[in-house]
Amino acid sequence: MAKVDRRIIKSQEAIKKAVIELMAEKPFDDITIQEIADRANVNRGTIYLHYTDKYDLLDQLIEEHMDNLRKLCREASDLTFEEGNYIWYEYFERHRLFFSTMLSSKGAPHFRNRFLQLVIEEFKPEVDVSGGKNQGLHEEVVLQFFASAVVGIVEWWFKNGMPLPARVIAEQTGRLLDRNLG
Amino acid sequence: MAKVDRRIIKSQEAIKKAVIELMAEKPFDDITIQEIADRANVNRGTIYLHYTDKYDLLDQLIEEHMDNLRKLCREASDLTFEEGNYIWYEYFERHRLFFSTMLSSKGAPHFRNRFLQLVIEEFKPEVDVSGGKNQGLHEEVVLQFFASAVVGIVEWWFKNGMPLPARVIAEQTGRLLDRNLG
DNA sequence: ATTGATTTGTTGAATAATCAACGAATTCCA
DNA sequence: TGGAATTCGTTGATTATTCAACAAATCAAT
Repeated sequence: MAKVDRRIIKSQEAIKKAVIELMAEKPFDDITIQEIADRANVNRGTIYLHYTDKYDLLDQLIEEHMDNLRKLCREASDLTFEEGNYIWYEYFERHRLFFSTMLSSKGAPHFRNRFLQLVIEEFKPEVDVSGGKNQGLHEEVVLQFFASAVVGIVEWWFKNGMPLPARVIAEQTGRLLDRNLG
Repeated sequence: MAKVDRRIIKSQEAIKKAVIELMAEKPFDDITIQEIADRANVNRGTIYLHYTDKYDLLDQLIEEHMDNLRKLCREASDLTFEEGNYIWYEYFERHRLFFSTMLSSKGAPHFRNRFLQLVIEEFKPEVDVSGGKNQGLHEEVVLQFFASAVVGIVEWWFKNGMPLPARVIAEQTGRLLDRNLG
């Protein structure tokens, strides 16, 4: 892809960082564009050069993380669930402020659904109901079942202040998934 | 003073932060402009828009801190040495990376002298050899004596990892100065 | 409901930063 | 010492950001 001007990267990074920080402090609807601009140390107009409004900003922020998680899946497609899980959890840890904010009670309500949808998509190629231990089950049931489980664990992990190391949580959910889908 | 464009502030702040960080890692002479630009996340050319070379950058950085310390003195001109000292030490603490780097053995060799000169200037209005306990002493002797003492304490404080809280060190040097110059 | 204050989204002109490229100076090291 | 590689300092063209100002929309409180 064409190299992006350094100023664009810097502005967008600052704006995204600002909105995440602010969402950790107050409900999204209470945040003004001016506040985001102040926190990001950019002119208010600059935000409109990149996003149509704050909802677009949040959407793009979410989609970017979904994209990154998807890419990690692609790179880890030949790993076990346990190993692949660990790569995801490393990513979660690196962006803990984003994910814990998004999954917190006052976070972005639709984020959880968007996240669930992604997990379902990524699990789909791994699920086989034509044979093996899941023979005879509806694919959608299996997908919804285990994707919900994974999202629920991530939610629990963040809401409880990440009580287990990424390594451990990845290993345990990995074992559960390998046992059921592997 | 006229309001400065936000882009200028941001670039200069990033560049100054970068050079301080790098000076904490390696000798000043080993630092290249490209390294500073990379660390500051600005184009190399941007540095030349603000500084003629890295020595000019270092000079401006030093002079800015000297200016700030001078301003703090003006604002605290009616305080005791002890109170005024505390204000300086708060400033030192806030910019600990700069001062500890500058005063470290491999720091900027001329910074110590520049700093000493500032302290002498700021002490000059406080010294009275026409009467009181310092009657008969040469003004320059008194100035050099106590300014050196103050600089020496600051140097000691940083080289030993700031072993005392700012409040304490300010109180103790304040008592010593009040006793001799007050 | 009406007013007053704040926030929004947009505009155009001015300015700063970026980028790629250059020759010159400096450093490296064989 | 010679030659290669790096760094320097500058250039001109392009692009992004800033700034001040604006009307419209939204909000808050009476």
